[in-house]
Amino acid sequence: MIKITFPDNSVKEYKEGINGLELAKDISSSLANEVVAISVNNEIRDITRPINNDAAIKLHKFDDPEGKHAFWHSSAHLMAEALEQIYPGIKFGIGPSVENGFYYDVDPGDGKVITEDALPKIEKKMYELSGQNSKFIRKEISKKEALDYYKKKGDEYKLELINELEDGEISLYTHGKFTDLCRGPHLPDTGPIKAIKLLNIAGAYWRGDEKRKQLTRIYGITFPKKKMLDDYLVMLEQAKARDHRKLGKELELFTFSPKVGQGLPLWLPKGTALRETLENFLKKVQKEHGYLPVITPHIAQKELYVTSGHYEKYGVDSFRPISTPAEGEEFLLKPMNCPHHCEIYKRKPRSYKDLPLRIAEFGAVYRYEQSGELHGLTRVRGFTIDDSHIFCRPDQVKEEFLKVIDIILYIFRTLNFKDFTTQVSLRDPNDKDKYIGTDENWEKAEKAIIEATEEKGLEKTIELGEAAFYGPKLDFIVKDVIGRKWQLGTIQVDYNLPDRFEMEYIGSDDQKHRPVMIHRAPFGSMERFVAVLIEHTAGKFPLWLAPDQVVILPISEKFNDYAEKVLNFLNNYDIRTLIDSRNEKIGKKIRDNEIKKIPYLLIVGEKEVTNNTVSVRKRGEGDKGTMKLEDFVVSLNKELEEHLN
RNA sequence: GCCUUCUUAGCUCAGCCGGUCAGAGCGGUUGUUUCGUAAACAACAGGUCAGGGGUUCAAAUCCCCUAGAAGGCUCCA
Repeated sequence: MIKITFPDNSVKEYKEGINGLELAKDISSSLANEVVAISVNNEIRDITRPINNDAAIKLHKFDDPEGKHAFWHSSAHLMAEALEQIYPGIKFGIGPSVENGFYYDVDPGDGKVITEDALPKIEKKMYELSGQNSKFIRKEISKKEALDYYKKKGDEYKLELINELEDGEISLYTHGKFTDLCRGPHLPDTGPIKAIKLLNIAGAYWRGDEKRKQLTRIYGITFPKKKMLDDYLVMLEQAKARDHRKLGKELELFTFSPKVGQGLPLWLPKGTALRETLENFLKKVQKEHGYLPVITPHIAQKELYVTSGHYEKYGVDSFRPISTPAEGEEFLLKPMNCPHHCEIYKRKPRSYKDLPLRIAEFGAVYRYEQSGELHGLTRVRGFTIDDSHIFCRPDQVKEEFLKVIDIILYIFRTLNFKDFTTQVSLRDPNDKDKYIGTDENWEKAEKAIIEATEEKGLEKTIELGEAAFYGPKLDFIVKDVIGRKWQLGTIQVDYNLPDRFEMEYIGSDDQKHRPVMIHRAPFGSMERFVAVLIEHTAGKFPLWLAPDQVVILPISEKFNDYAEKVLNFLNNYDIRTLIDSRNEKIGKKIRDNEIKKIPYLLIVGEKEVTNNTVSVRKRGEGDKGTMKLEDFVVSLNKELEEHLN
């Protein structure tokens, strides 16, 4: 007999060799129907694998991440089986489960391609095969056996994978006619895979290396119930409706023109209004925190970036230099603002009493991003960083860092951004050549960041190798509607540029010292932030940000004069207001302006003219009744002030 | 940059296998209507079917190139 410990710490004795499925049956038959995987002493396994020793276990259903992993991983094998039947001789790379479903990287063979048209056929085959309820059978084999198997099959990808594995930890899983190198775990059989959707097909480099062969990656998702798939697909549709690229066009916020160039956004009047409101908000916050605004040009001598190290490290990712006609001097479109700001620091000797010096600029920068990487406003070639550089004494680093965290958290709170994660990006200790600066400086900077985040109690992940080339950073990261992660706010500690620019200050000891720089951008870039804000709000911007805050709707053209009066009144209070004076019925005007997501609609007709009132309609809430114009302004102003709490 | 797909009127899209296929709705303009909380009615205007080249008696439709877009991969200051 062995002792099994359950998650609630209860212990029960079972016969040696019992498996997860039998344990589930012992608890309830409904659980047995739903259980898909088991953790045995924190190792996730097949529910059909016997347990031979005392163990702590946890049963997983489709609802939890481990269950989904087993379910989708099994689905990847099912897809592979279907592919092998449709495309004999196809070779397989890796086929893992991912956050939403699974994929398999395959090589259909020379000259053969799998296109999107094939997906329904593969899907159909998968349904057919899942219906056969083929059992997943695990077999542990030696490395030699594994190599022999795949040599015979002629799959060089699997051979490469096996060569990196240790003998004794290799297992194969077979179901139906398909066998795959796999650690598991898997479902007992393919039966539970009831709803299948292959989502898209894309190229993916083998092992993520762009120098190696590009395989075909097929993404799919499966569920135990048809209803769950339907719900998921509906959710995907709804997500698409908040896509900032779609809303940006519909709400006339921004556009792109092939004639201007890829990744170079054109801000339309309404988008500009939104962006300027955000900029003014941050300017006010920064003023309160002792930042000094500066303005610097869009280009600089190439030499400046050689000094800063940008050119050496990232010259290939920049636009090529532009040169003067007569002298042939080379200038670079600025990829970052920091070198300019360093020169501002250096224009005169600084005293320790002058520090910290915080200079800020909404600085436009230009970077040559690969064409395939451009994405709406979130990844562009020309954008504006809400940049600032804080020059401080080493003893001030932590305090300044903490103050910046406070600003970012204040901004996120004000804009109702709750769903973000933070990431501490450190240097990859095994690839130091990627970075500039001394080990000592890096260690100091990394220590300062980690301490600051701990002091603020930020939940964080630590990523090695993600640091900027000049220093480690703390990033605030959000996801867009299609699940892509974007870095918004960022704070970076930098001991290196001060060295490169030979910056100094005179300390209280009358000696020269080197300042430390903190780079920071709460929004990250105006473009990306606005994109995320559009998706976050689905275009229903809070009143203070809405490009058009109020639209007046006269019942008929007879009341246009009164509407004009109301407009002038609201304009006196700096409320962004328009009149919809089209010759349309009131229902039509309401509909059109609701679609434009205008926060407040004011309906004016006979009654309102007589009583000097407006009939108020709030976005998404409908008719709020009639009120005096003055009272409406008071309530608007109250709402406008509330965002700053 | 790489793989796959896509590009038809300002917007959203129809147009199967090459032969009245240049269409619809919204939007726009004009006219009628002057209207009470999510779509009044009518007429009209708008496209070299992304651009270029080719195949063919005939190309929006097939092929090639270029540009742009989408989903991935790689990259990311």
